[in-house]
Amino acid sequence: MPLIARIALNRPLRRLFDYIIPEDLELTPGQRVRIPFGRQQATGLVVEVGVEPPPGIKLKPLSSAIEEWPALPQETFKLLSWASDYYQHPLGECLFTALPPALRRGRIAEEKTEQWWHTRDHTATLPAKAHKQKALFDWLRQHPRGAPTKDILQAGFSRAQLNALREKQLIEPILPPRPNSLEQDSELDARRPELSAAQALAAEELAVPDEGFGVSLLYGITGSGKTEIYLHYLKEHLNARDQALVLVPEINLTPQTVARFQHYFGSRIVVWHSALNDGERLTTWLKVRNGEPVILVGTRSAVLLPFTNLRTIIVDEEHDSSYKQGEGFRYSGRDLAVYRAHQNNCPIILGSATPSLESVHNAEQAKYHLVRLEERAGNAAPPDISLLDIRSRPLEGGLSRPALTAIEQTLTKGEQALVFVNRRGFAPVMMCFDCGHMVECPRCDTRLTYHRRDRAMRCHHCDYQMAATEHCPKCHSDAFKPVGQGTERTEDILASAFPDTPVVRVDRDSTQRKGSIQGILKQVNSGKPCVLVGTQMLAKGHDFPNVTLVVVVNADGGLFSVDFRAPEQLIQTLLQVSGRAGRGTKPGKVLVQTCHSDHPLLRTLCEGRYLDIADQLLKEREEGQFPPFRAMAIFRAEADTMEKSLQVLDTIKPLTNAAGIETWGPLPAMIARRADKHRAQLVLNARNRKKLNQLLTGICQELDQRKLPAGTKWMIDVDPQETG
DNA sequence: AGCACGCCGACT
DNA sequence: GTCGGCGTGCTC
Repeated sequence: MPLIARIALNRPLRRLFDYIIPEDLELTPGQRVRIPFGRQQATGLVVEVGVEPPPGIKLKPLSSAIEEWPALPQETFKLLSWASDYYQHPLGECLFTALPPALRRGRIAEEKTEQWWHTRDHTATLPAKAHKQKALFDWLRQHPRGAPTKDILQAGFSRAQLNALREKQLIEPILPPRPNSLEQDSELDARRPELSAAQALAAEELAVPDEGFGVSLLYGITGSGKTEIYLHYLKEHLNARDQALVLVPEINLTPQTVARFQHYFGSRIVVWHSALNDGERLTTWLKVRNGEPVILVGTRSAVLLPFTNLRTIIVDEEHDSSYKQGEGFRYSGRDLAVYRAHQNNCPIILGSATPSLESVHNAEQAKYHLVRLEERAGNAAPPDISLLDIRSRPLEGGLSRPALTAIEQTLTKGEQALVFVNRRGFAPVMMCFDCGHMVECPRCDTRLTYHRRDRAMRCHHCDYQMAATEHCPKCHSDAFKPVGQGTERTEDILASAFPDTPVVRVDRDSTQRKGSIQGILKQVNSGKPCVLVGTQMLAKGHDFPNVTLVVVVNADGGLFSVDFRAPEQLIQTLLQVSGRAGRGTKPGKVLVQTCHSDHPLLRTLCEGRYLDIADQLLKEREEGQFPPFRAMAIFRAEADTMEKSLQVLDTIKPLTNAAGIETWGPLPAMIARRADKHRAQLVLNARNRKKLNQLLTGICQELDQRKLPAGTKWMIDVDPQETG
């Protein structure tokens, strides 16, 4: 009786495939194998060994094991299996997201070792006319441990010179020196961040590795110095052999952040983010898989890396919505991090100045240990926030007279101002004042944003763009004008209002060029008076010591949204952007322009502390029966017509009929058509998470068996971030 | 997801 | 008369 292996493939299939294991092979779960699949060869991952063969199917033997060891170690494998069930995403696709692209495609898990070179004969002399070769030879002589090709080329030498010296046997290729990871660098070891009394007190309260699993919610107001605490914590509690994971939002993973970690931990720091190429991904993945004692600083997907000796996890800005993947395998990096800490019986720190309501709730339920740090580092005072009612006030580029005056006063004092506009481009819409026509995207239910700099009108929801026109495309009137505020327009107004002061715009458009943000930060950090104009990008994590004024152009966007998370997100953004003011020795002031200065949410923003606001919002969530008091999942459908999308969800709806589960919809999505797909959704709201999960599993099974109309697609989003 | 099989329009 | 469009069905 041959042994059978159950194999997962990197395909959107909610099923596994069984294969006969050749006699001389021994397999364990998590191992990569090569299998015949249909009439192609595929890469698979072993899920189970020794299963009952399914009746009535002729099994094929699998071709080979790619490695003898499991690419996914047990713990990572279990994490992903759990996530596959929790998020209702096909196991194969979940497992494969934890492999670097090279290994997904079935390549051998070998690192291409770098070629190093060193001199053979130190005393050799070269012909006098071979200047360049002599220079390289001398250069290499100064590197007694040798140097990699990459560095040699970077130093300005050529491959030809390298080859010439090799021909003459003056230099030779060597293996790269093995980094001794346990090597103690006493200088590094002596570097410890200095903590203020308040920081030290907070640090003392954090759960430590010896106590096993424990979640600490580090509530540290903006500018309180949470990063110092992380660094201090790792210094104190991480042993030389341990691995640690530090999750950060993509936008916070700047060279400065990394340099800060490297200052204290040197080469133990490795990074993981979307800009890595396949080679870098493989190298880092292998380091982690080999159990090297790395401290990995990375974005969302870093939580899926194959750590074998993970002893500490930190999630910075844990409230950040970018921790939730918005498509495909829709996992939450933060939530998986908590699961992983539990699995590893190790501590996890969730840090934020504006923790998510979920985490605040967990702290109130005593599931998390709340650690407060309500004092800014240094002598900085918390910013003073006030509302500026702009009803019936004339605006210039969205800015009211008092706001402009405040900016002017700030600049005169030799300080910097930051203006927050939540939209890039010049204006969110172009409108004809004769016929009322507004330019829409032909593929989406959205308006085109006017980008004056590029003389273009663009859709921010698909890749559509067209040349900007001077006349209305419909009636050819020249009363065709931009309406509303974007960063470009505010930048222009500020530039003409303050002609002697640099105005710097920071948004996705102005920072596209690699490294351009570094230049901007350099200018700001010079401390000279300037005005920063920008989107969300400016709100996150930056430290601008000389910014003393923050102006929020319009806070009203999130006040009346249908999304139940909108109030939470509005408060978080406003507090985060406010936190950029007054981080140095001078106090900061925040002006929030609004047409609803009597709105209770905005009032509490000025008076209350975040935790009080969070409590208030949690009460509203409880009354409205929303998460975290309920478990939520959304079925999303898309098709070439809205009818089909709704029809798909209509067939699903009866299946959701169960005790303790409420269903809303199906309804068209907030942006009903996006890139020519018509989208609809069906919201499930459950008292009991486990019951919801079981119900979803059943529905998926049922749907896999049914034939759905052509051109339709459905998907599940568990713990959705966007309910629009 | 791939990839093949399968029935209807514009070409050597 | 063929090449090829993408509709639907299967992969242990």
